Amino acid sequence: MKTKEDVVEEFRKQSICEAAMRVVARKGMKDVTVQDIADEAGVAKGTIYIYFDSRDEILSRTMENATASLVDKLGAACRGCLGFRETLEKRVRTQIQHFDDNRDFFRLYLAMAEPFGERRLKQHPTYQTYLSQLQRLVRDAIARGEIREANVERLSISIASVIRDIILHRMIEREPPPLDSDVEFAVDFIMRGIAS
Amino acid sequence: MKTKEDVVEEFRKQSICEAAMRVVARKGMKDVTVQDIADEAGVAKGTIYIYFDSRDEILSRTMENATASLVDKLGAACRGCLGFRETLEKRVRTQIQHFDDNRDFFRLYLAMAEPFGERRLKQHPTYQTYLSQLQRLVRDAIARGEIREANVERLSISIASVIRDIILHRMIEREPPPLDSDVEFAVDFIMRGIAS
Amino acid sequence: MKTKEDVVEEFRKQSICEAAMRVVARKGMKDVTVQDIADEAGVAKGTIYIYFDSRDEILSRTMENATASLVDKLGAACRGCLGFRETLEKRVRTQIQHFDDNRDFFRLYLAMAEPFGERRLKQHPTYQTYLSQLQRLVRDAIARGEIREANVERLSISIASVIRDIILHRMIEREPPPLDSDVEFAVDFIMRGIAS
Amino acid sequence: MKTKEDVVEEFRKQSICEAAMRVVARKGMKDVTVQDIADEAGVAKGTIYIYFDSRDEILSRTMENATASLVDKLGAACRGCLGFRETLEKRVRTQIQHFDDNRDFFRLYLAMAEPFGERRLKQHPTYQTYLSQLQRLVRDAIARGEIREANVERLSISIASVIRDIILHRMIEREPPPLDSDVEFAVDFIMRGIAS
DNA sequence: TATGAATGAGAATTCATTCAT
DNA sequence: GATGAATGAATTCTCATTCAT
Repeated sequence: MKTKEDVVEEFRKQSICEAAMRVVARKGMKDVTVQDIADEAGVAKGTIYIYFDSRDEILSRTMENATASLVDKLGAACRGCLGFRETLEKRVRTQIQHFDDNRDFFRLYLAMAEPFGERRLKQHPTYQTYLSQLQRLVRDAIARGEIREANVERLSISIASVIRDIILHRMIEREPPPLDSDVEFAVDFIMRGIAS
Repeated sequence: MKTKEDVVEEFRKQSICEAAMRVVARKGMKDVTVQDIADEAGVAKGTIYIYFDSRDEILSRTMENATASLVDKLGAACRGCLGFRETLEKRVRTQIQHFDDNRDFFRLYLAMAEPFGERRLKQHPTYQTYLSQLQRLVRDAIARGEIREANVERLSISIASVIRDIILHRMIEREPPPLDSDVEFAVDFIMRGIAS
Repeated sequence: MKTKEDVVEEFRKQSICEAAMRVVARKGMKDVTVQDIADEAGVAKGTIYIYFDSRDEILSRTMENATASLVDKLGAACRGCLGFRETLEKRVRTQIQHFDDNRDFFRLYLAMAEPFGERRLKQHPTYQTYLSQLQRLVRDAIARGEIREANVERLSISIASVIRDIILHRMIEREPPPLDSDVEFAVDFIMRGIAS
Repeated sequence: MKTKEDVVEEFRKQSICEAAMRVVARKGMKDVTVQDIADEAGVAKGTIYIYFDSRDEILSRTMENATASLVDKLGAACRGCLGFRETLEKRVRTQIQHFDDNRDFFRLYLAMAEPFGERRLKQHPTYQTYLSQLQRLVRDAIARGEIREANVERLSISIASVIRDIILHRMIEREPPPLDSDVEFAVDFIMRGIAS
């Protein structure tokens, strides 16, 4: 059972992670100092070390929190969707929207993706959760005959990569195309490929 | 005309970049120090600064060299290819092979992609070259009716992202599938999407 | 109102400046490293940077402190003096005494004077204060007819230079003449020149 | 007897010193690198070390040359002067003129004057020569009754300091007063002091 | 002799982490 | 628990000096 102390501790950790996210978004992961995070969180630097063992642990935990929230949102969004295409469209839209709304987090998300960094997204537990979710959808869709038979992992990776890079380019573009347009493009690309 | 000095200088720069690549591969871009590079290259730290103005310039130049060599290889590989599909297949195969052979470079390639890092692949001149090459192919293929009409940039981004992430996963996997299998998968995914 | 923190901070800065002064006295301004100052102050190098932004700021601040204290002392010494000659004598005596007592500071004072160095005494705010003080005295004395009419700035410069160089030679001499003797000489030289 | 080699060596040293003077004038003494001097002299860095043992030796030798030339000029200028006042005026004029014409050298001269630097003007042989010259003049003038009895060294120091600081201020001023005006001021100050 | 590439000790500065209050 | 001053290892970059050619 959770004691009051546990709750307080959890709350503190959460605050610090939220602060970390805002700072990472502003300065990029490698330029964030522990002092930056402490300032943003409104606590002393020493306090940080009561709740986390190291700078790395803060960032890692921050990622987890952030990704988990996206994963939840995606799960919720697709409850009630019928076919794979509908589900996919919902997910793509939700994910693009999420990042359009949280550019901060996207910088973190990408920083995480630094694939051979100490903390690699690809091997990061919450990225795994994201990928598992997708793999389950793919597997089911194959079973239902909506998707052709192929390596489930490769399919999921590919789907994820297309969505991610389209979002990335939206971020870079000064005036990205309307949401609908990119959602449609992504779903089309994923479903039908490029062949005419 | 190149004097002997120019040749020597070029050779030195090349050696240092090669050393840099190996070290980046080992430690990740952000953790590489100038001393690491010097040690790997077997020269003194000061020597590095004879040939490069700053740590950043070394890394930047290293990227350029590495990417340029891949772009050349891809260009050469597709000379004589007839349709888009054949070209794509050739490119995918060449690219996967290249990274299977140069795991070091792949880490660098990915480090470059750190999208909001100081040196962003997306904005890096040689990445642009890579993308332009792809865009030209796509545009021509659309003109020939081999690819359906769609935003050329989005198409290219998506194609590139699929290839990249498949390679990335090959790198992570202890025993990646045979080359042919991934080439076939990628080409299929890109051409036909996932629909059955 | 000053909080306790402000007081502590001020005290630390003062300690570091005092350490800096001793080290400059020993090694000369250009050869002083931040490490030297830290060692002399008995703190870690990093600590220095809590209180000062850069090596230059330490040295600059050290100068200011030191010169300001001399300027104050000179101002105080001459309160109540009647004619210019009396004032001059008081100032010369006070200044020579001050440097006889603070040989450390004299080296700093001279290092400051390095005229084309990054921090030039001639342009340094506290040197300007010193010179202004002198100029005011000269101007008043001219108005009272105690000093002949002449360019006030040139007069002040010349007076200052004579005092300074006599002190400088006292510093170099193993056994300088008694204080009174040099005071008398300087005042005489300034008032009557060398003519018989 | 001087062999041809000696002459060549002397010539090389001279060239390097002249280059050094120009560079010191431009960048200030502490910012001059051996490479700067080599570039200015049009020789390789290594060549410098054939003729000088260290950076310090170059600078020291440069000072000596430069000061010696001033001392010679002053000696020559006063040949044939009759009284002390005439001699003094000639010297002051010559010295101001010399520095007006050689601002480069003045920066060097001042850099030398850094009194407790490794190479102190005050103890530097050629500065001693300059001072001795002045002391001889003063002593003779006292003997002839043109100057009042006083410590010869102190008198010389004071005279030198006044001349030096007036020149220094000319250097700093954007539009210094006409030569004659400063010559007259300096001679008057030295001869009669400031009293009315 | 002349060269200039190579060296490496050392400089200023930053920042994760510790610990006395 | 909370604080933030203190620490010092680590980093980038400079430059006097050496030495093989």
